[in-house]
Amino acid sequence: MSLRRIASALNLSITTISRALAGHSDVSEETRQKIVDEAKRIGYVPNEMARRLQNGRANAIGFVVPADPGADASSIFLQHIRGIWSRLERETLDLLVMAASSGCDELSHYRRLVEGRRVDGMIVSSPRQTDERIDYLLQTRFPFVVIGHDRSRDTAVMSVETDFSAAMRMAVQRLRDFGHRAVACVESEATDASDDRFEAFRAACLESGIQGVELSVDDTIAAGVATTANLMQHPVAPTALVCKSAKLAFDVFQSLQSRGLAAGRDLSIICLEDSPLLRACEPGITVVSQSADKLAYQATDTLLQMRGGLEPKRLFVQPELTAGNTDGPPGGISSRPV
Amino acid sequence: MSLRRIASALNLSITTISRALAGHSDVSEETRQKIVDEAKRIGYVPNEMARRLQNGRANAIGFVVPADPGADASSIFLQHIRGIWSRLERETLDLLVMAASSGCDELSHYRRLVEGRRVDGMIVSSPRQTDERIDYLLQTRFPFVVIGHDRSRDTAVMSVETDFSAAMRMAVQRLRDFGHRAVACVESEATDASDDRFEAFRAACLESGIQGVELSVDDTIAAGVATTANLMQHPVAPTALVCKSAKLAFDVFQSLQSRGLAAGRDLSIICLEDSPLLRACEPGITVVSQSADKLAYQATDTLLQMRGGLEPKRLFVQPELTAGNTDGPPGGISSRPV
DNA sequence: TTGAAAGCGTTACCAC
DNA sequence: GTGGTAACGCTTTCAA
Repeated sequence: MSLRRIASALNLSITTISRALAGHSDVSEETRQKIVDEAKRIGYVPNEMARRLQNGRANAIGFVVPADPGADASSIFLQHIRGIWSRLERETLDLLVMAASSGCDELSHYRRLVEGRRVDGMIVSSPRQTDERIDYLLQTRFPFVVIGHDRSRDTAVMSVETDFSAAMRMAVQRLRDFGHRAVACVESEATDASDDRFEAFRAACLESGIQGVELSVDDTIAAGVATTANLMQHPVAPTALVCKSAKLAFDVFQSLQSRGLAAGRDLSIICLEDSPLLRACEPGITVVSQSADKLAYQATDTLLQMRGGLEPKRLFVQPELTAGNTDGPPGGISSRPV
Repeated sequence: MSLRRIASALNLSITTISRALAGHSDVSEETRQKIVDEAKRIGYVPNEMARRLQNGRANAIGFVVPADPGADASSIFLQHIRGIWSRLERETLDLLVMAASSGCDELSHYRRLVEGRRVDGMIVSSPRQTDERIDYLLQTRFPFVVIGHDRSRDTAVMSVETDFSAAMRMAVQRLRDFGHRAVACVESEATDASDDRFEAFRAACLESGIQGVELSVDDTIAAGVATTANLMQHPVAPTALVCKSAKLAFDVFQSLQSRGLAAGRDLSIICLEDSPLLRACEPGITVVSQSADKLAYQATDTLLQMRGGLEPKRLFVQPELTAGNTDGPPGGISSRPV
């Protein structure tokens, strides 16, 4: 209804209007100008649906946020959305978002997007050990990029992830430079049951000449309290703590406060995962990580490049330091009264 | 390419296939069954773009999340997205999400969605006093629903909001029932510069026979510290605090902890805004509010009803109590050592 | 440099 | 009950 309108107003063919507006070279400068003017005058905006039907692309990519409530204290997915969008907006592509609980219906949501050709590609966040979503996408040969890493399929999937070993090295070195000699690293048992969970930590300690203490806590109950208690009675008496997850760092931070201890003074804390949760804290928690939105931006950029055929590979993004006030020269948590 | 495929496989017309699959009554049961079977066999999924072009609807609604970083410690927008989606999924409608900073380009993003007919309606969150987005949508007569309230246009826009007065009453009554006699209410100066900011609080206090203390703090600097200090030296010595925003409640909570005081024991805290931030706290903060996802669900439902022509009005949702551990019998913050 | 026509996959309006 | 035909608004191929 709209190209036609310009066409009849100017006594030109629809074809010419289309080509002029698309910037093709085979339109005389004079008519092109007339067309552009008229289009602007009537406020022409092309009908996306017609365009999409015609060239068989959805001009959109999909993103699924987990719907499990409570799982999002870190609100990392909102940052993902921002990151994806910031790459998408220059291309005039749309971002379709769905929410799905990891249960039964999640896969059917993926099918709907993929098979209904509603999106041209997908961004998948927080992969799980055995991930039916990824299996499905691989099997249908649909373009997608994973944010974060999926151990089980090293080569087959395209992924964008923070260089975790580098982050660990940066954190441990920073603590060493502050004067710490013994550093603990904590992670929740549930998150990641692999064998080499502390591998990067060990390597970093070795490199920095630091004595490393490995802690594993159950995520379901008060993880922060458990960690703090563990540290206070630990024979090695670590003066600093590296947390793998934001929630864990936050919990420990709170647990310290409720004991009248202060992060940064009594115990240095560095977190390897970014989250608005940590920035809301007072004092701010030191983070060594790549921000979630940059990661998502990178993933989206990679997805767009995949149109030109790109071999799947793991893409490592270097972490950055966001200095807070929770790390500094060693204090000593176990020397304090409880 | 696909209806056609079924048609030629069964030696029927495309029309019949379409009607059979759409569930029209004018297809014989026998052929309908054959068609459905064949469709299932080849895994037929209709092409959404063709469908949308045909019936002139986008089958999608739009939502814009603010891109201003840091503004989202509460991650309320993710909950909005979940709420919107939970209403949308049964209808097989899509959710388009954009991120925009409240600056220059925000409006152009709205234009793109509306004028490119990419969405049939919009959900607008956190309206501002003078909101060009709302002006634009009103002026183009585009269907939209606002989550939260916009004072300046009481009648013209459809909005879904928590019944704030009711929430305030619930909070104050609850504190009175715990035995509190003097309660403070705090809000940040920036959020809402209207005259009747404490109106609901005053009414609730009057109703419950409580002495009310009104506090206003500057949001830009350590609001929690300021609030706590203010309370400790206040002549009335309130034993409980009602916070209008989640960030404020969180800040006060932290400020108490860092002084060795405990929310719930030394000072009762009730927050009137829900947020994952509050649930991450240990102990959990008591909230009287409607959850963000329910509000968004309601807004979406209303938006869908607007297709049937619905007069714009303010829709009030009743708040619910999420009991935490930050409120109880009066303790007394000012009687404690600093 | 321009235009006519076909086609993208679907639905709706008729006629049979 | 069923099938042809047009239409949704655009892009592309091929002729002129």
